[in-house]
Amino acid sequence: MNETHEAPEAQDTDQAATYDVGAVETKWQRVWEDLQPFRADDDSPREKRYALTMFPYPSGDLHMGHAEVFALHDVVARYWWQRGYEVLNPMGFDSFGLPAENAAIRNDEHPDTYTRANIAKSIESCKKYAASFDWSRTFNTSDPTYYRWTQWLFLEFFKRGLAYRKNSPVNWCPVDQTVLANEQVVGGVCDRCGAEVTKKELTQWYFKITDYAQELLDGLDELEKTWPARVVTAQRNWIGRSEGAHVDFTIEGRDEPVTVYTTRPDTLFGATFMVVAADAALAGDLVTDEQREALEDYLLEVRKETEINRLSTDRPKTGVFLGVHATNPLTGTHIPVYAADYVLADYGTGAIMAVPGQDQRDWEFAQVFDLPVIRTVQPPADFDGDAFTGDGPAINSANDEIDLSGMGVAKAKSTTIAYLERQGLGRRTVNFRLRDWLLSRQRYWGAPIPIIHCSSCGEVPVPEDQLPVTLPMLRGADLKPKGTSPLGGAEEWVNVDCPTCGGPATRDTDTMDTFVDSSWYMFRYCSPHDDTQAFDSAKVDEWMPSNLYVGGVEHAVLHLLYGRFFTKVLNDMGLVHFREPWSAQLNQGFVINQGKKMSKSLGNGVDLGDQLGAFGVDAVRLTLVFAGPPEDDIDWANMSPDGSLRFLQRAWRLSGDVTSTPGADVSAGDPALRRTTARTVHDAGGLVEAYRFNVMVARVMELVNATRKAIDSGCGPADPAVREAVEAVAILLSLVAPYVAEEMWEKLGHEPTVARVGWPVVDEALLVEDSVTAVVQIQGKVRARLEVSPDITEADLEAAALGDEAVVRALDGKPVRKVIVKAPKLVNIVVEA
RNA sequence: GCCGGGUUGGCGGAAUGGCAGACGCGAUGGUCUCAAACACCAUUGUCCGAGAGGGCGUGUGGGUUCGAAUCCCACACCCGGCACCA
Repeated sequence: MNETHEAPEAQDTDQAATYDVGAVETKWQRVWEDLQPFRADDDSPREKRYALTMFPYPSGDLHMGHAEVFALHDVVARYWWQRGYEVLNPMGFDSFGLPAENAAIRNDEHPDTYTRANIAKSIESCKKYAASFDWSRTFNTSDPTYYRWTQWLFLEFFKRGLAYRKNSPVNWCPVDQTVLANEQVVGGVCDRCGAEVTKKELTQWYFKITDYAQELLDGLDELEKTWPARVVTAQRNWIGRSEGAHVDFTIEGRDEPVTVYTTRPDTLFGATFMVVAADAALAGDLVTDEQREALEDYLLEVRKETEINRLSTDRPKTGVFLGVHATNPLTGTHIPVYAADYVLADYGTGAIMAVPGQDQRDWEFAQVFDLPVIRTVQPPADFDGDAFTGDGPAINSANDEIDLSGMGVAKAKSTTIAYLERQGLGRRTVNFRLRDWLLSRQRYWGAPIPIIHCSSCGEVPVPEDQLPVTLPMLRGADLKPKGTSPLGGAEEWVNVDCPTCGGPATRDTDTMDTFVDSSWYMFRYCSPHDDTQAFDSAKVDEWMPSNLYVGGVEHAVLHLLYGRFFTKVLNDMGLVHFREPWSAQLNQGFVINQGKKMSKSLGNGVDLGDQLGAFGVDAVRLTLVFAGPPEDDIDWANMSPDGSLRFLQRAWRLSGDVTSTPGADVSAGDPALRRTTARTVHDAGGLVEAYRFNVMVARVMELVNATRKAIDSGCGPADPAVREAVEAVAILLSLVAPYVAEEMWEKLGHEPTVARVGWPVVDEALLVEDSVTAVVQIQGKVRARLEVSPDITEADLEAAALGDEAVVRALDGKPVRKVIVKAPKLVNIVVEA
């Protein structure tokens, strides 16, 4: 039974014949290796398309998640090839990162050993999985030929003032022993290892992504049309634009005013105290000598709090009086200045005007410290809360020069800002939640930061002709995290001559966040082997922006924001000629099992290799594509890969039944089957373009069913319409199930590869039905169906409907009030109720 | 709290103003077989009915419309993002 492909005559009559999945996979993998059907040609005259999928971290072999994303992505890439585009569909590896480093410590080896082994395994699995990647363009970010250019880009950013060092409290992961970017702290814990993140004062490198905050936000308006809503929303929330004002407060005994940021300048009359972030330098500047000790005690308390506790909003308010007073610029009142941890040092100016009447947090603080509350917005009569944050008429808001009384919040805001600007006391301001991107990491397996620190010259860039700064050879225990970078231990590597003055100097010992590596990899694929530049701008112009980016939604505010930022900088540098790298995006869901995320601790993991062994590559791919809309999660427990395999066997069996010869004239073939084929091919294209792959598969299943019926009880296997239908099935299936499609194509008497034969040509005339079913409704309920000509007139259709026996019976003599006719599909008869 | 997405048979899902449940899974009955597997055929939202046929039905309640799963309003629940961000 398993050798059917070697005895075709025997099975042609056997309805239960099956093909040997394993043998077919081995056979075609070899053929494709020879043919290389998916090499992207830079010089092709065809229109170009760039299908990109997020490159994986090589943590081991491929798993179910990769299987899903590659299957979905491949439908589009293969579809584009069939439609005649030149398709760039590259794959590489994001190979710097912690797991390799941890494995190296465990196994007393170099991280590269682990990395290379996993990459080799993954490539082999991708090939078996029949993903249509162009392997001639592959690269790894941990290769010096790649990270040389990562370093070059860092230096370009540095030269433009977009990479800088500052001392600041940073997120510290006590387990991974490294700092983390804001984006990598989720709910107060490290998004990699789950440890509670603490704060640490360190001098670190940052990218000035905040310079691009407004543009990163504005760009989303256009991307919204082609990107998933959840990603656009997540980025908008993350950038967090707010509009308000800076207001200057004079401080007793100090020349410099303190500027606060507020979104509610209309409430300035109600500002009864001021709060400065306890950990901001400003707090230390303002505090009086009498209060200095109290502030320092308070700071110690604050630093003990974990990030998780600090984020909790129901925590009682704490703070300490700084011993100084500020002057409310509108009321002239002297208001006390406090330090508290509910004000953040790195948002706004690190200082706020507190308006307890209109802000719940300020209200709570005022209760604890017994501070006065002045309402400046009249709450509704039935209001029984604390602070009133809603809209309403201004009260208690007038002095000799300005009177807001009765104004709504919006009017009161603009009036106050105008006044402050006239008086030089403040100005309209836009503020962002987005912080600069902290890129230093105190770990080994990353791209070294190409800076040399010289006591007389400062931060000196490594000269371009000395790039790459390669990693010193460290292994095993040398890599153990000890709170400072392992690179610091390689003394010969660290100590160098200053490139500027020649004096003794040291290399920067931190490495870059691996998200730097992945922020520009999409450009590198356009000229992956160019050793003279990061990428060839002319080739990038040919291929980019990428037409589709498929990947996980977990990167909504990390990689996807960083990559957009890099593109904008590269555009400002004149290296690329667009400002968004990814025109369209598709996020696949997760593959889960029994309602839960797969995990080792739950023991509910599904091994991809086991599934491929049991059902074959095609059936697993088909199952993942057919499961539902691509962005939905797939619960593998609800799936039936054996059902998918049954369908593929059924489809394959058709190819053995066809008896007409290749190239037979189809024009005289069975018209009904020809119409079904034409309609299916026509609709399938639109469905793929709308990412509705599951429905596309359903339509192919219907075509297979119709063809089976035609062979067994219709026009018979010799009708050329049957050949036309089965050839269409093979081509459509080549997007999802490449092995069986190839096998069918061969059985139909053609040369490989079906993957590049082109989309089936549809005779437009066949898309016009010769009769349609018109539905007759009475009061919106279906009472009869009529077979009518598609070009029937409305009058004829109405007459036919009203004359129909079933309709007459259902009307039961009731008077007809109105008849709605939508020829040729529908008639709705409205009768007296 | 603010922002976004969702809720359709036993299950995954189709239908985006016009036949609710395409396609598939599962289930039940049958054909083939010594038997099973495979394959094939039939049935499969629910209620009433022998049947023909009919009633009800897309989270809940209202509305718009000749006609609503689809559009509008309110509510409930689920998922995701942001959150002591002033």
